[in-house]
Amino acid sequence: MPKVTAEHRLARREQIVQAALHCVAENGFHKTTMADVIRESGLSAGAVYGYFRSKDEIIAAIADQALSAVDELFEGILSTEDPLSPAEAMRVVLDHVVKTAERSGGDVTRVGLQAWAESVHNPTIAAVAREKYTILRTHYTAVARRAQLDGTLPSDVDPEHVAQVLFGMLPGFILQRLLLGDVTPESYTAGLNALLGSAAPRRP
Amino acid sequence: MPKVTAEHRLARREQIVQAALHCVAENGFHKTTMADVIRESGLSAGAVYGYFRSKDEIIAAIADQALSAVDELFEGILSTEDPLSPAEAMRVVLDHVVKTAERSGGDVTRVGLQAWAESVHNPTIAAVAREKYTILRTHYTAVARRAQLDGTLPSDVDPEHVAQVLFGMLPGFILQRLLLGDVTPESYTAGLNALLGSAAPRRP
Amino acid sequence: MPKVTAEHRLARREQIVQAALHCVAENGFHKTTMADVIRESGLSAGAVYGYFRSKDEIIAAIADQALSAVDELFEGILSTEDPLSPAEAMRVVLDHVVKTAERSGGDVTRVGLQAWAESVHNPTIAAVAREKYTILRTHYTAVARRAQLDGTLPSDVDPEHVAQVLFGMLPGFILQRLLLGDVTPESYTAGLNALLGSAAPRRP
Amino acid sequence: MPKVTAEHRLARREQIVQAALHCVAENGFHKTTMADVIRESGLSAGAVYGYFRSKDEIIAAIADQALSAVDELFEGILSTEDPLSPAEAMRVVLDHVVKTAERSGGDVTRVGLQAWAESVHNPTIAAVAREKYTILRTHYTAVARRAQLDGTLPSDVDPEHVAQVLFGMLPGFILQRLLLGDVTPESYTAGLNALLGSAAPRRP
DNA sequence: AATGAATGAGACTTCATTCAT
DNA sequence: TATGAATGAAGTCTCATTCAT
Repeated sequence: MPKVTAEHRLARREQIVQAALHCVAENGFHKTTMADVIRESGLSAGAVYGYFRSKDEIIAAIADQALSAVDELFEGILSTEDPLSPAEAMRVVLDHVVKTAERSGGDVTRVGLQAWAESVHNPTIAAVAREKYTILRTHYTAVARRAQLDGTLPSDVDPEHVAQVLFGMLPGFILQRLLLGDVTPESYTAGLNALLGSAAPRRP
Repeated sequence: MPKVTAEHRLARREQIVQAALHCVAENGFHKTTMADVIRESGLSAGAVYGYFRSKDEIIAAIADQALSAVDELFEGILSTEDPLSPAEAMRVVLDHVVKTAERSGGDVTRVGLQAWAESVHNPTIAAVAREKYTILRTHYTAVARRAQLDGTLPSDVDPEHVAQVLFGMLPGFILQRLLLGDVTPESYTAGLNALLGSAAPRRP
Repeated sequence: MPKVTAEHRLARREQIVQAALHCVAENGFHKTTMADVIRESGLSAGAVYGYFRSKDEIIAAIADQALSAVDELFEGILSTEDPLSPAEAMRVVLDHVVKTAERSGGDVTRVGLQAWAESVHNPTIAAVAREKYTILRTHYTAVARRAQLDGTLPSDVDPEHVAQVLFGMLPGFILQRLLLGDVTPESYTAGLNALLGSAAPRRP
Repeated sequence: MPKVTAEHRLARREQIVQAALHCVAENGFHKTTMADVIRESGLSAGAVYGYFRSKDEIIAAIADQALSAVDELFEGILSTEDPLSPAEAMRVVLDHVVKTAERSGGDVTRVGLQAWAESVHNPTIAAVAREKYTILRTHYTAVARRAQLDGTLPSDVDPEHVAQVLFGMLPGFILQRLLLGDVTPESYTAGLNALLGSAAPRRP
């Protein structure tokens, strides 16, 4: 019975998180009421509170999920033998972002956006965001380091700074996609490639 | 009392907007109560509602202000004779962002972040955001076009796509600054310059 | 100056009462705000409060006016040499009610209706209503007495009781006119006449 | 818990309506606050709003109840074999009105009076009032028709017009009872009988 | 464990009235 | 006297959370 119960508990939690994710993607953290989540999850109020102590705990759970969504991918990318160039990495990530966003059950990038806003005054979410994004940016640092080894990136620059810029392109992509709706992985990669190839020839 | 009133009304509205901005920068749109804004503004409830019809109207006003903050600058930049390069534009803008953010009375970038999140489910703010950011991005399109004329950017790329990427670096900067706190205009510009100078020599 | 001022004061009070009457006929006592009255009167808040101490005082003034509207007429009717029969009195009064109600500036019967409702829990208006309606009903007592002298009404009945019924037809007429809109002085008088002529011949 | 719930819900609604009726009979619709109803009902704010969506909905419910109070009776009267004469009908109805008004829990005639006033500017209540009073007046039309068949009422008169007058006596009775306090079913019936028997013998 | 009715603090907003100019 | 901006008490309603069944 313990194992069944443990699985059961996880399944229920997941059910609630999915319901909440759906609601929050639609209406944000604050316009989403517990009544919404309860209705959407198909459970009762008491049941939901049996799995999460509070609304904040549910919010933290979905924020975690939304903020982790991109990171999963990098485990795969980095584990490949062939190191990716900045442009390749960007392309792969953006494709993944779009694919993930379009999954049924609610656009996680919308939820991520809520999490960014929330992290400004919610220490719990801020901590999660810092943790996830530090890890994520570290992947870009690795990308930068490899490019320096390749010689495609000057070696006298701090790879952390390059990572800041590369990682920093993601929020811009996500925001423009949600707000203006006219960016695509293709358009963005094209723009990036133009910039990467924009400089005068490297000094020998 | 006509003359007094016109100025007075504007001053009062500004007073309320400043109070609200301060509160929202601190606590976000939803944790900011009208009671907070009323207290912070030093006015009475009735007075505040004499200038704004609802909390939503106040939120729209500060969202507008926060979303416009960067754009003001560009009027100045673009009016100069000397067109700026992408890197120069980025440097100037980031300096401005930081300076604006550090102004007393509340970090507008925090408010901007709230506005991004809100625009997902608030049509009024979404409209403002779209308007402001379309204009802002257009400035970057101009920067890209000039770089193409200079020959520092390939001429066979859509300058809109370049603008997507350049403009798209701002949210990333703002988000990292608020969340991780370790990006500066210097570090970001260094990373960007490294990327700009990273490609193989242009094909002749 | 005193006389001019006195006239002026009265004119202003009348201006305010008319404005209030108009608003109340439209929206009732409670949905009518002082702001409505102030706007409709064309005066300023301060000015209005210079002529009436409170909203209740204005309400009392228009209630008085509305409750007196029918009574004015009776002075005329009763002062005639020729006493009216119940049916004649009813016809004259109903015509007057309709004519008064249709005067521009707000249907006084609507205001009267508000006054009835208000008098249930507003002692001031209750007192006014009692006073006005006692006088009004007394006129019907006179009508009944004359009919008894005529022999058109049994002499062994208390004329007060007849007056209750005759006077009591007015609220019913007013209410049906406002609510159902299908009663007219003609239809009502026809129905009344049928009832008056309905009985078997008087026992000798 | 289905069965319990269905009954329970109705009982709770009734509990709230009774509380509201009591308050409104005392203070009218507008001086009655939700806090009053909540206190009087013995429930919490949330509970009350679980059964009614708004104060207006509660008002509509008690207006409905008050406006229906007289009508219930007629079902009984009309279903009797023996058709009632106008005078008999009036006597029965007035007795019922007084008995209903004196029931503990708030005088419904006071609430009816509020409903009349409210219907002038509240379409929902106006619709209910029109519906209920149209039905109620139709009963009087039936009374008039029977009297015409009896020969106690001229057959050349529109029974609708007679119904207008007969039905129209009720508001007058109710209003005088509340306002002046000196009418009784006895006095009113006496006055009515005097009028009914007042005419000269019918022309042959 | 599950249910969902009940709780009640607190949010937003209105509006009669005042008072400095 | 006149103005109308300002006041702030009070009203309606929501919603995260609990607990008897």
